[in-house]
Amino acid sequence: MKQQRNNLTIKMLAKELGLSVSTISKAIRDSHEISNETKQRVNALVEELDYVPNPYASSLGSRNSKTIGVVLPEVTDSFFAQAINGIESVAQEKGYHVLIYLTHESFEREKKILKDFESGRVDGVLLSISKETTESNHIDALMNKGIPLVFFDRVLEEVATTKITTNDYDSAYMATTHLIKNGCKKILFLSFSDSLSISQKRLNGYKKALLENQLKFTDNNILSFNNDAKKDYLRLKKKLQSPKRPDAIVASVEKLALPVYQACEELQFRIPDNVQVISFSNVDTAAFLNPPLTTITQPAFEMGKAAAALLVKVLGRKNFELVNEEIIIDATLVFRKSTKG
Amino acid sequence: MKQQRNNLTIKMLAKELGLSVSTISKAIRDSHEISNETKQRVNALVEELDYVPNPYASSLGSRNSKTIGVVLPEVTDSFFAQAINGIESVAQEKGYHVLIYLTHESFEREKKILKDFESGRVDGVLLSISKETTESNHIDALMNKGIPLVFFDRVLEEVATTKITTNDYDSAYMATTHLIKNGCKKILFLSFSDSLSISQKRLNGYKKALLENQLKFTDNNILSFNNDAKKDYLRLKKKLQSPKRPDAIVASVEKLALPVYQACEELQFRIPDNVQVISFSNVDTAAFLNPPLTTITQPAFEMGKAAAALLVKVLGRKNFELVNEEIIIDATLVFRKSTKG
DNA sequence: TTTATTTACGAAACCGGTTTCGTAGAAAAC
DNA sequence: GTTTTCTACGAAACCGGTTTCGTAAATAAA
Repeated sequence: MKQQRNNLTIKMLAKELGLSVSTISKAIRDSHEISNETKQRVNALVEELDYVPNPYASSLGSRNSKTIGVVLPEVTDSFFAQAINGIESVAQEKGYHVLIYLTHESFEREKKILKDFESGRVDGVLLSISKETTESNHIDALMNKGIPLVFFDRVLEEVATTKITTNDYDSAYMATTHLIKNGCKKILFLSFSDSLSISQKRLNGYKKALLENQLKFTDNNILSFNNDAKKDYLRLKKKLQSPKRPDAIVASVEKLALPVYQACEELQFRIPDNVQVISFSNVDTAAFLNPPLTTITQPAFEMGKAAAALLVKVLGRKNFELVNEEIIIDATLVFRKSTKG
Repeated sequence: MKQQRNNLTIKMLAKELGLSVSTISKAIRDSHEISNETKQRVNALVEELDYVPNPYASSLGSRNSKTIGVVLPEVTDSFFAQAINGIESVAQEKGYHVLIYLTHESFEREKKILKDFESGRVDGVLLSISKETTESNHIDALMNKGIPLVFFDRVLEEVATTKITTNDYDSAYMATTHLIKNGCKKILFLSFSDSLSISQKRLNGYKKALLENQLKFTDNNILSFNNDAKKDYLRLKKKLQSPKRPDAIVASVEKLALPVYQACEELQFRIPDNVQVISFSNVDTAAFLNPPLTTITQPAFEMGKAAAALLVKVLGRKNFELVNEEIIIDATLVFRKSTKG
């Protein structure tokens, strides 16, 4: 049953109806050059024979694939999962197909994937860069081939294209301010990357809040989860046990909240009494954690949707260029029991 | 910069090297008909000119696309997200591309997607059916076109192909037995589908445990989350308030655990004192919920990986058929504080 | 030495559509 | 009534590879 040839082709339809191949092709795509009568005849046969055009032949001839490539660091993260959901919703609606690629935070993989895209496999791409990514040659090369690319969430600012982001700076600022108002003076910032703009912005928002409140910022205020997860965890634990231990923690990304809860449990620390905790997070269990986690929740679905909608729009128009701008969709700060107040 | 033509083609490489198009094509694919010397010359030029073959031309000519289609109900579910991860890991390793489609539990969408696959867009497919799916014509039609398909998790038993599943029956049985041993006598089963085999198996495992312990099963023991989420939630709440309210709950799918926690919170019920709770779930926050949730955790990554590996293997061999069998990878029962004992 | 293989490559058909261009006949404009 | 413009369609080139098949030269077998 495998490797069946003789699939129905446009040629066979043509013979069947006594029309030419080009007429069938145009009729199927509802070209204005074809009379309604003929279109109906063609469609009737298509329906009857259950004909599905070969997408690769179409793509080859028309030089577009109705496919978008989605490149992201990982998928087991609520933010990205929800973003995919948003992307898929517009893809499905607009008749696009979505190819998914995971970089697992590897710059090399990201390069390979984008390199492959230069082949014309996708009409456009949606990218959230890996945390190792600091330069844009691979992206520029792709865009120079005429393939539109829009960033979402994790962007590279120097690339001249549209970027869909959240108000990272402001939301981190607000979150930190909230902690300070709650009386916190030694707030630890958990970073997951030193280079990612998203990370820097969140850090800067955090710093601004400190500054505005006469709290000083030193290297001691920041803990980077860059390397081995276990080692990072131990460093966190040590930090929590040190004399100058923090009275609050801002986790700059979803996956850093869990180690905090874990460490507090092991150390018998109570949240929020001993440490208040706030995290960027899209997990839907946040409200039922022990204690419920105060989160900065990004509009993941909307961001994915916006990015995809924009890309599809560009792909639709003939000469519609992606402007170099940042579209910011605000995150929501949800106060729960892991912080006081 | 858009719509650039004049991409590097194999023809140009041929001219450059004074070789024929077919020689280049073969050299690139490392054909045995080409001498090492020539291969090196070709590869050198490919490298130098940064040539990437057009995948659609290749697919058209070779009738295979190195692409697998992954069809699943949703992505914002830890199980599916992890499964994608597993799938992607083998795809990346074996040089396959993965097209993702979400059915959102709609049979119609599932049919449309599989119908599209009949075009030859994908070499093979990985499917986890929607909860509305009860018949297999669309799947049979696809497989009759010679496109291999393997199920994972949510399968349709009557389709003769390989199915990767977990030990749904046994794990539900064990979980329920655990509750009974803890003294529970009125255990409520939260179902999310009446038709899905996965759901039925879990239900049957649950029933078996009841039977073995002289507990009777009536319609009252089961609550279906089939319709409107809010209405279902209210029914759950009502159930918890009724005179014969349950002393334990088995949630047959990840997303049903949250409503339970929510309801208990609103009703001021304490878990596990008033109700013990156990749920099929892959969420990584389970250990930090309030209280920590006892889970039946499926090997999602491994299942995705196994399904993809099998599919890719079939696609590699010339005449390797998918046998009609069920490959079961056991779930893990993780006891936490939401159940006693 | 002659014949049979093997090796390495090219020509051309092919994959299944799309696109360009040409044109007969009908309709519209002059 | 003649010229111009549409309308509706077909022929053929094309998209960029792959595959089949044929063959000259090199090598092995007889």
